Amino acid sequence: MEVVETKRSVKDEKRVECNGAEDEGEEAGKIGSMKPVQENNNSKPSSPSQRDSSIIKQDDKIESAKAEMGEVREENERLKTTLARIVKEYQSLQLQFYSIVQQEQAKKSSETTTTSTDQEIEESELVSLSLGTTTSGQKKEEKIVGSSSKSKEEEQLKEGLTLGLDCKFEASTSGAYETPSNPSPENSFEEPKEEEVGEGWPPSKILKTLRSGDDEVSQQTSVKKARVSVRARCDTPTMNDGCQWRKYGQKIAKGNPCPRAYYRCTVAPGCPVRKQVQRCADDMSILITTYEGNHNHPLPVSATAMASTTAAAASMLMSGSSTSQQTFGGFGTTSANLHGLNFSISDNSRSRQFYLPNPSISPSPSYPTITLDLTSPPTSSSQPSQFNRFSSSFSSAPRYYSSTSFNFSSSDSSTVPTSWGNGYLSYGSQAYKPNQIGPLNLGKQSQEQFYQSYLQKNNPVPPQQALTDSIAAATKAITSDPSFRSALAAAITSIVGNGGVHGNQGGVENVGQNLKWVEPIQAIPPYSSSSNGNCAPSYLNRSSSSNHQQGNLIFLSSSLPFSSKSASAPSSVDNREHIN
DNA sequence: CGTATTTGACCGGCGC
DNA sequence: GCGCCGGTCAAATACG
Repeated sequence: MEVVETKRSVKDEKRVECNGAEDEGEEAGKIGSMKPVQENNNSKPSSPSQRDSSIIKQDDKIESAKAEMGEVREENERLKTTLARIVKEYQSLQLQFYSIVQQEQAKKSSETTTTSTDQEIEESELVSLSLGTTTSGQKKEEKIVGSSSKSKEEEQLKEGLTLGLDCKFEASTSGAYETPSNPSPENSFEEPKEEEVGEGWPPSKILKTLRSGDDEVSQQTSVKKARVSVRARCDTPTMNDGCQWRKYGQKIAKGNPCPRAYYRCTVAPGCPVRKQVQRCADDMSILITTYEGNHNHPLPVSATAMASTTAAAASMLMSGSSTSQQTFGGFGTTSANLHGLNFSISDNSRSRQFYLPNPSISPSPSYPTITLDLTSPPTSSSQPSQFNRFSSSFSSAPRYYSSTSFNFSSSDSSTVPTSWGNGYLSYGSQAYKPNQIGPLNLGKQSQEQFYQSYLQKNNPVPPQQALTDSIAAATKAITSDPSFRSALAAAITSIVGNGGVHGNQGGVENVGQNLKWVEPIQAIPPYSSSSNGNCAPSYLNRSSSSNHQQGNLIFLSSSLPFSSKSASAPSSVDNREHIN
């Protein structure tokens, strides 16, 4: 019943979009409608009496279409240019980061009494530690060196290097979902955070629990799994995120007339991942999907994007909130705008206060939660094309729920959207929040070696303030972390697709379907969601391969054969054939 | 008949 | 201690 309504509404929206509505996200419709125009022009015979007028009209249409295409191309070129600039900035910042890290490391090695073994471990984990990541297999080792890490943290604190450098995230949270070494799914997600809290910057709630100064036991009991809440406009009962879910419960939450559905991942028998799906009470078109846990199994390609995004967001959450504790006096909140994808990180004790407009979906206060707002800003753009919408979503001020959002830089949070949005990733800008991205890093040894060797040759950059470190850390994370790339790609793609979500359901699907990814195609069979009437944000299906893609953001510059056709519930994954 | 969904019961955490 | 509430379980039901 709901599905039927949903489909109808989708079609209605799509029809409106294709008719040239000014809403964002109609680019797909426009582009999709361009071809027919041209084709019609070529093949459609006209009666002699109407030929002239019709030809003129068609010429006009063609001209307008060409003009739009030109605009699109220009936009595309701009995107390319900006992307290139971003990459350059990444690299330069990476170098800075490694310079600083190396100096820090040298300082630590001279000041601490760690054993050579520990030093080796930390050396190998340097980047991971710095960026708040670690592999599951490394966690135990980190525990071993925990004492030294704490002492280092203290030093960093004194030095003001509050980077959340010791936040730890296992690789699986960054998209490497194969965690054979850690069969315990619960632990796979909880442990790193517990460690992180214990060794890193505890959230404010943890601080409360530390009254008597304490130990990891109390911390572990007080910290629960992070959650990632995804807000997206979706008329369907659930979002098709590529995973298989089985509904195991439904509740009417207080304060929201819409029932909250509980799903469990059924891709693997023991997968601990669960999600809650609930419609926003304020805006029924917004579907709030809250993910909890970490997949302990390989994910289908179609699911890696969302998983990576949520894992990245969770990583951001943990590092951001924890870092903020130290840096900004306990603001356990972080928000960032990833090109219009709003990341709102909330400390568990504050989550209800600012970032979730609907408290009924708000998770337990014990759960730190990050919200990925995939709903486009309501009045973000008046530009007609989806390309413009795409870019405008970068520059438009996103909707922030956090009024006291933590900002890693010295700038006020209010500046974040602008700085962050302008030119996509303004890493040099003060508003960049690298610490949120840092944890996404998986730590590529090869890259580390490269940078370390590079730094051995070039070590000119002195340690700077936390911001610099953070930027560098984030840069490293971004460039070295495939999952982040995937997540970023997913996020960006989501923006493209979100236009469709916002105003064009068919568009979102097709937008993503037609994006050409320059990444290897995984031979993972598609998973069809068990949920009916899934909203299928294309980015979820498209931004796959979190583990081994390089530069999959190339899609930005790829041809964008948006098509408004084929709106008939396309499979979320069967479009991988279009890749390349 | 097997699987997925529904839905009331149950449990634990939390606030009063 | 009690009640509220969120989350989960599991029997009943629906569906293919």
